[in-house]
Amino acid sequence: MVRAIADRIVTGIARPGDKLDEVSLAERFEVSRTPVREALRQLGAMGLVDQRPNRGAIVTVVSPEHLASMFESMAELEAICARLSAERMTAAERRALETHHRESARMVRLGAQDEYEAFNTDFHTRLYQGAHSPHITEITMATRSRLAPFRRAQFRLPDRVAKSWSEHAQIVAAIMRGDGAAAAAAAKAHVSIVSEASAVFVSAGESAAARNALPAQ
Amino acid sequence: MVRAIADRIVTGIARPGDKLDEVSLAERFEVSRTPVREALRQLGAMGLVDQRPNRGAIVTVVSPEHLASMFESMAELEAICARLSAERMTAAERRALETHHRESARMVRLGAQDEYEAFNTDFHTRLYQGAHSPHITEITMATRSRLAPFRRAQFRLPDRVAKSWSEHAQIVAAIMRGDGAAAAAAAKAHVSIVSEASAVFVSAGESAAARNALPAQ
DNA sequence: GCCTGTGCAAGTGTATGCACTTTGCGATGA
DNA sequence: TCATCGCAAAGTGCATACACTTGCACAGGC
Repeated sequence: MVRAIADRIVTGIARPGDKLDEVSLAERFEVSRTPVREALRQLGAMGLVDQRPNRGAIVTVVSPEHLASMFESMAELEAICARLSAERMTAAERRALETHHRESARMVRLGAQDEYEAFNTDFHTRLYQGAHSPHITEITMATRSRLAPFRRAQFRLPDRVAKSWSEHAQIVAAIMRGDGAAAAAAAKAHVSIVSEASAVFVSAGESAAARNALPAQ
Repeated sequence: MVRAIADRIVTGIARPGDKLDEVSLAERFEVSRTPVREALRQLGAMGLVDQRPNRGAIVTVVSPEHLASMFESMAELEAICARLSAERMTAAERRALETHHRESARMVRLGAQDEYEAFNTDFHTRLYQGAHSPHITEITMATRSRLAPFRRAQFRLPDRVAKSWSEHAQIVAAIMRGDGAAAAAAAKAHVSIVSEASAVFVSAGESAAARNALPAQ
């Protein structure tokens, strides 16, 4: 239930600013309002939706400043994960990371954006888990979820896939030689670039939200 | 409602492992089960309580490994906040931080643990907000909340208050001269010490939880 | 013509009832 | 004596009903 609504937000079906009507959602998922309400409360605690007392919930609309702050957090968190991964990953994890990264090169050559996106998500998840610190993994993945709606279109930018892959390569290289500082720097730079690539689409997303605010929907 | 239950957890009235019975809580706060359920869902999303399907909620009982991970995250997050504070705090914020820190010296001389604890919380909050990055502030404060139950008794250790103050002094000094790296290092060391100071009480807390598991409560 | 007050509608907040899952205890069998 | 099955009680999951808040529209007065 939570997953279902969260997916609609994270995948962009429900856009920032959209009203999340309890009865509509209840009808759509063919349950009563109660589970919907509880799901919305959870999503509210996660920060994905914004609850206004007696006025319902909307998909969290973040200001450009807050979005920048989330990307900044993401860069810092990824840097920590990369550093800890370089220091703590087991030999098996390092091998798996490198193999996985090599395999994704095929996606780059083919220009397969969607497939590469899945590889990309998996790559970063390995980084988070390689830190061997459950709570850091947790807050990093939570932040990623909140950023997901704003990051989707980044691979549409020309050459973004190829550049992303080469940035990954730097991170992998640093981890393989156990250089935590280099891994952290590479990861931070990587996310910062994603931030800039995504910022291009923010204004587009905002005007869409503005459209939704019009009477005609 | 959420605040009320969270307070019982954060202040240690409800201890890790305690069952959070919906009907009991509903009677205690003189409301029906529905708002209690929703509050528990939110607390579950925050990580303060652990929800088991069809088996109710308990105050999250963290393994020593997970606790260590949370303290580690805290150290990293505080380091980030300290670094950003050193780089970004306004002149007014710096002045206020220094003044506040000086005033707390009185608490140290008097050995007033409880008052110092309030000052301490305020001090760290200033650090988080000085980073001028709403999301970093948010996740840092969330992590602090989750650690609160395990950190309460740290100031009972001999000289901990005085040492804490001098550690704060180092952080303040680094921030005043805009030295981000030094501020980060000092903050990280400070939290690491808190981690060790608190670890002493973890076993005590665990045996208390074990007692609660006994039929006699 | 504009502003203000009242009424209505939409939708949230809470209470309560019922069904279902789980767990503990007891009984029966090997 | 121990294990397994069954039953009962406790408690959660969901549905529904009702009260209350809020926003908007329309009408009346200034």
